[in-house]
Formats: sequence, C-alpha cells, structure tokens
Amino acid sequence: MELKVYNTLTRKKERFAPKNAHHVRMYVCGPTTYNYIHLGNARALVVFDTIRRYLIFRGFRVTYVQNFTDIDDKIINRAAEEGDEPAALADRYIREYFRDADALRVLRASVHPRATEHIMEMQEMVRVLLAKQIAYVLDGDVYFSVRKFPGYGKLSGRTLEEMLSGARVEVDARKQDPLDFVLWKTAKPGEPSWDSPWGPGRPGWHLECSVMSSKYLGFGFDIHGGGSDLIFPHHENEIAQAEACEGASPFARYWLHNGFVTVNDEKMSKSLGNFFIVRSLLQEWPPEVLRFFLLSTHYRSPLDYNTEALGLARRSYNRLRNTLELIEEITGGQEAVPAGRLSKEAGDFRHQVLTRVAEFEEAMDDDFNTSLALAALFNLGREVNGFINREDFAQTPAALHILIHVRHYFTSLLEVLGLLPGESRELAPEYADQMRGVIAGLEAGDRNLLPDVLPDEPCALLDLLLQTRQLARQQKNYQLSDRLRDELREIGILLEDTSRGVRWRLV
RNA sequence: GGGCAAGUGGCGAAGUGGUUAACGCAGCGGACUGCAAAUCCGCCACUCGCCGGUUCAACUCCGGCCUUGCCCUCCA
Repeated sequence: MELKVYNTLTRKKERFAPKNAHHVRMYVCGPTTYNYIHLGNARALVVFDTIRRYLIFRGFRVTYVQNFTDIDDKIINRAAEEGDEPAALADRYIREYFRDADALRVLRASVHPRATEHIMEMQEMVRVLLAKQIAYVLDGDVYFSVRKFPGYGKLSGRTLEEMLSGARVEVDARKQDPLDFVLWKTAKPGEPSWDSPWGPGRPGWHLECSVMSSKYLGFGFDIHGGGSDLIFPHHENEIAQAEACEGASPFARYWLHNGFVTVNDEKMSKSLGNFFIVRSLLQEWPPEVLRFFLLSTHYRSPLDYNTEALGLARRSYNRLRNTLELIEEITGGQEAVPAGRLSKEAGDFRHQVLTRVAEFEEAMDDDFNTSLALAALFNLGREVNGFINREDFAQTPAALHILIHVRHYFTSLLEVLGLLPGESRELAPEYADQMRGVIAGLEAGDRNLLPDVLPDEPCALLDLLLQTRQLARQQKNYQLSDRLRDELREIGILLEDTSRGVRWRLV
C-alpha cells in the first residue's frame, strides 16, 4: 500500500516518498501570537497534527517544525492598545497557545522557532538576495523583485499578469513591480527594531518561514503545510525567496493546505470578527468532540461551524467512546492472556477486525481521508459491540486474548486521530454536593436506607447511591431506583444497567 | 474583472465509468431490559444542482448554465 497526498504545487494526488525513506521532515505555519487561537486556527493544527500522527503510525520518523510569528504589525498594534510591550504580548499568547493546543491533544513540535530569534539568519538571506540582484533597496526598505524569479506564481497557479489584472492593492509607485514584496521593513519611531545594513527595521512577514524551515529541516524538506489562505501570497513568496536565495528547487517537495472553517457558510476569520475562540469552546465541549468535528470532513473541504454540528459530533463520538469503554470494561487492565482454542465466531471476529484496521489505513493512505477512516472505526466498533454483546459471550481466555488485541488496535487507531478520551473517570467535587442534594430530596423512608454520615469523596458517595439503588431494584422498589437514576441523570451522571452490573458515565 | 474549488437522503459526510450510493446523527420497526440506557438486527436517496454531449454504459468524463464558498489585502 502506498501513501498518496494531494500536492498544491502540482494540483494532483501524488505518491508520497520522502527524500529520506524513513524520515519525514515537515513544516507547518504557526500562528501570529497576538490573540487566543480560534477554531479556524485549530483546524490547521489538528489536521497537520493528525497527518503527523499517521506518518508516525506508518513507521516514519517525523521532524515537525512549527513557528511562532512573534513580531508583526498586528502584535505591535495590539500591544499599543493594551499598553504592553510587543515582546511581552507575544510571549503571553505563546503560553496561551500551548494551553489550547495541548488541550486539543496537538503534539508539541520538535522545534517551535520564533521569528525574533532568527533575525540574523533572515538578514543573511536578504544579503544574499541583494548580492544576487534579485532584491533592491528603497529608502531603507528591501524589496524582492518578482520579475527576477521565473517561477513566481507556480504554487498559486497564476501568472504575474493574472495577478495584476485583479490587483486590489494600491500600488506603491516606488516599487519596480506592483507585486514586489518587502523583505526588510524600516521601523517607524517607537517600533521594535533590529540594526541592519539597511537601517533599523524588522523582517518582512514571509521571510521567517523560508529561513527557519530550511534551518531546522534543510533546504528541500518534505512537507510544507498551512491553511489555504496562505497559498498566496505567503507560500508563494516563501518559495520565491528560498529558491532564489539557494539557486535551487524545490524549497519544499509537497505542499499541503487545509480548507477553511466557515460560519453560516462564510469564512471564519479574525478580520470578519465571526470567529470562535478555542478557549471558550473548550468550556462547553470536550476536546475529543472538537477534534472529531474537525476530522469528520476531509481536510481540504470547507467545514461549516454551528452548534448543531458540534452536537452531532458529540453524539457520533460517543458511539466510539461507548465501544472503547465496553472493551475496557471486559479486558480490564489485563495484558496478553494465553490464547487457547478459538471458536469459529472468535476467528471470524478477529478477521473482521483486521479487515477494518486495513480499511482505516487505506483511507488514511488516500490523502488522509479521515471521514472514511472514521467510517472504518465505526464498523470496527460495531464488530466489537456485537461480539461482546452476543447472548453466548463468555469471558474465556480465548475471548479475552482476542479482545486484548482488539483493544490495542482500537486504541491505536483512535490515538492516530487524537481521539482517545482523556482520563476523566474522576468525579469533580461539585458532584458530591449535587448528590447530597439528591439524597436530601428523598422521602424520609428512603433517606433512612443511607447512613447518617455521608462520605465526602464523590466516588464513594456515588458508590453508596448505586448500592442503594441496587438494593431497591432487588426489592422491586422501582419507584426509588428509577428516581435515583432520573435524578443522577439530571446532575449529569448517566446510569446503565447491564448484565454485568450497573455502569455510569458523565454526560 | 481574473484564478480555484464545491453542489450527494431530514441533517452531517464519503465514494465510484457498469452488481444493493459507505459511515454517523435523527426517525421508524424488532430483539434485549422490570422500565430505561447502551447494544444488536432490519427499514429509511430507483437517486447524486440544471441542460446538453461523449460512451454499449455517467452521479462519476467533457461543455454550457445556475448556486455557493475561497484566493487575488493581514488571516489557519
């Protein structure tokens, strides 16, 4: 089986072959740190994190670089508004970035380089481009001359003429060509600046990615990713600078771009003001649900955000989580159990599972088709549910042996998508108060079934309630048992009676 | 104006030149259950924006049209 990826550069799906057969080097454009990240930023993070996880799953070593743009106009402006130093503001939002990204189970990059830590290297690239006469100086600014780079437009698939005809930019008459872009920008009074041969200033906004990607991954690395709004001009300009400077091509071999999150079918963006901050979404939705939502559509397609869509994602994701909990309930923490003889059913089951695992890989191999991969997971889940819930299911060594293997498969595939639930079997202390409220509301006769002194610990309290309810059921006191179930449900604890006893989960 | 995508059941969303158009949610019927929940089984698009064309055969290829989104300016 071969992995295929859609390359923006060729506008085709191509067989993925990293330069080094076992080692993938990838770079993803990270955020400008002047604000909390929003769901659109999160999509790019989660998509490329998932791609990275899958590459690792497939046996590649992956070096993953993601930058922070920690100096730029927006940071300077925002800092001025808040009366803060630009560097301090950027630092703060980098810390906030990690809180959100960690919560979303986005693995930390191998390197998280910052623009301000690479000023020297950027100046060096400007020097080379000037020496090659591909760039020119204009009143302390340095511009890249797009006419001097023949490949300009190859990523966005447009010629210079096409770009000009639709230009909405007001033209700076001093530039040699309207599309020339800035490499080094003179500082205005009061702005942060670095000394340079062209006067105090700061780097142009495309330079950092050209420089830092090559520095950490080497020129000609494998994957460059980002949102599709970066194709032009950001990535186009990265290519122009890097390739003109190096005098070689390609700068990056595969260009991957994710589609947008829209709101009411309109792009979610900071400038439109219709964005949803990850920090607030996380207060309402578990991170797995947000990830499920982001991965339920192919990464290149648009994804429309609305509350119903997240509700759908939660209900869908719960199905996978239920299966995972079921299988963990049966296998406990047990590791390999001797096989024994396989029944026909067990053999068929194992075969089905392996088929579903193969389907998952096939889906991911086809340009990371996560929606198809999720379908494979749902089918795998159905096999598991069916096997365990068979009337004649018995926890024989053979069955356990298979289920332990299946647990391994199921969890590793969920892990590829970052969808393993966090350890949340802990009950927050608030639940204890709410349960006390439930107990206080009982009829006096029912209340007497419980001890006068109640435990403080929420889990112990819940156990007590479950025992009481079990007793009530044995005595066919369904009025009490149903009441307890309903009231626990009200406070967010869902009870399910199974043949193996009662099971609870948080909703 | 130029460039690029996309239009699939009540909703979300895959997919293919030719047997029954995945998967999930919702809904309906059945099994299980004291009742639920979870789970399982079954049903749920004669049809894939519209009109032409190519083909023995198109939802899938081509052309036109309509609609929507994105890029051409900072934005994941």
